[in-house]
Amino acid sequence: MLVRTKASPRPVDGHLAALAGEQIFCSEFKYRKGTVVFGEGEEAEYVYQIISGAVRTYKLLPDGRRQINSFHLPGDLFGLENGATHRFTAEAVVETNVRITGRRSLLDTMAHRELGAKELLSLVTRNLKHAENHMLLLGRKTALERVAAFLLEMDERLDHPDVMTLPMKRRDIADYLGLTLETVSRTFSAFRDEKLLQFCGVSQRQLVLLNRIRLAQLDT
Amino acid sequence: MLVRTKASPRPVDGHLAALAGEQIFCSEFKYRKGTVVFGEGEEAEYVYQIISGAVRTYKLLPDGRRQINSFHLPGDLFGLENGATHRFTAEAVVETNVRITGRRSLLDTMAHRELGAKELLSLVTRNLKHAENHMLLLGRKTALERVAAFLLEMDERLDHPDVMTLPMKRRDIADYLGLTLETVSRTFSAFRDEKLLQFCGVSQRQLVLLNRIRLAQLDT
DNA sequence: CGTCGCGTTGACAAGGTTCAAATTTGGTGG
DNA sequence: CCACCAAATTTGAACCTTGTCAACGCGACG
Repeated sequence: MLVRTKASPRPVDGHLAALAGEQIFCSEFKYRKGTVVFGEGEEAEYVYQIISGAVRTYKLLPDGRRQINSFHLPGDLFGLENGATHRFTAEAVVETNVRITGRRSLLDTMAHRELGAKELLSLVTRNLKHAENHMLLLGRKTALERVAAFLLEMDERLDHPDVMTLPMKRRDIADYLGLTLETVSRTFSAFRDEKLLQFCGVSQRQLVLLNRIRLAQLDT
Repeated sequence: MLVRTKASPRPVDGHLAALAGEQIFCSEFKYRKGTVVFGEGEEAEYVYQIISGAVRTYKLLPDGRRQINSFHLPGDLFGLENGATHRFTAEAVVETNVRITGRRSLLDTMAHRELGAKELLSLVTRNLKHAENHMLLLGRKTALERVAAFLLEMDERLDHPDVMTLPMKRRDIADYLGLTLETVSRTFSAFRDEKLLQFCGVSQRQLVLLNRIRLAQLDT
């Protein structure tokens, strides 16, 4: 499960520059829907924080199979690497605004502040925690459980909105959950038929969770 | 894919105490086969480095389904948490000797040395990298590809021995790869029939890789 | 010698994928 | 604003990989 980021009191959730005591230069940038922020293997020069929109980070197999590691929503940081290159690709799911700062300037600034080092570590650890939970999902959960978990994760990260607007399409969800888009669609339909959720408006990307408790039970 | 640790020149691979400049007190401890090093949810007081043996770290679902995040072999560090508690359970796969140091003493010492912070970060990042690769395996690879990847991972981490001795049983491998033990066993047999490997001695835990190249192709 | 843990193998079931087609949605240009 | 087309989503049916259940083999050990 991912950690909520909106309106969180923890320091690491704040403005990127705040991490290093407002000493870093941050520029802003806009990515159009579907464009690549950085590619796997590219040099890791910058660190990113999402202002608005959504980003998917993923790995590809040679034959095109794709595994999405995570979706990044407003407030989330991503792209920080320890080595020189990115280990995965990042793409904008929808039009996305990000704050950018040089990796070097961030790390250098960190090195002079004990507090910063701790926060930086906690940042990476958060990604690790998500990865561990996701391995459990991918390795051991059924399609039903995966989709229920996904809905609850998004619900939490979007702060339990009345109407949840998913930025990503079925294919993205499938590649995140280790399923096919057909299975995801069918499971959504099954949940709708069981009155666990309902679609809102004309788009299938807007939905209302009608029974979070039951969904949580389904997740196991 | 995990990073080899034996005889590596990188500073982070060395003795645990070296990380903080030999200033920490390290004690040693032995765990018998199958015993718990620490449990999920327990307070994270210590950091561990394996001297000999092997440790599995895993998460459980309420109904008993298990996902092994990783196997730790000699030289590997594990158990470092950012929060106060462990996010998973660690158990000795075989009789295992570990070096132990207090988490606090490690982190405190780190805080005074810029170098240490960087190495610590790289340590966590290494786990993250493994997790990312494992998500790709769990989410998108076939049973054949998973087992091939497992064999190659173990081969590399054990430094390409002529005869590979697996410390873990089939059930552990299955829970690591998101398969059942029967599927693992069948795939091993299939590889043996195709002369990609052969079993050694009476135990099925000792084997020889006969065609690493072909295995790498199977992994995709 | 019997039991127990571990591994292998077979037969069958099932969850999920694949392939195909229908339906809906969103964007674009007239 | 509406028509039209491409993309996204849903739905159906057949198929297949993997899981499930069960039997068996083998060595270790009391």
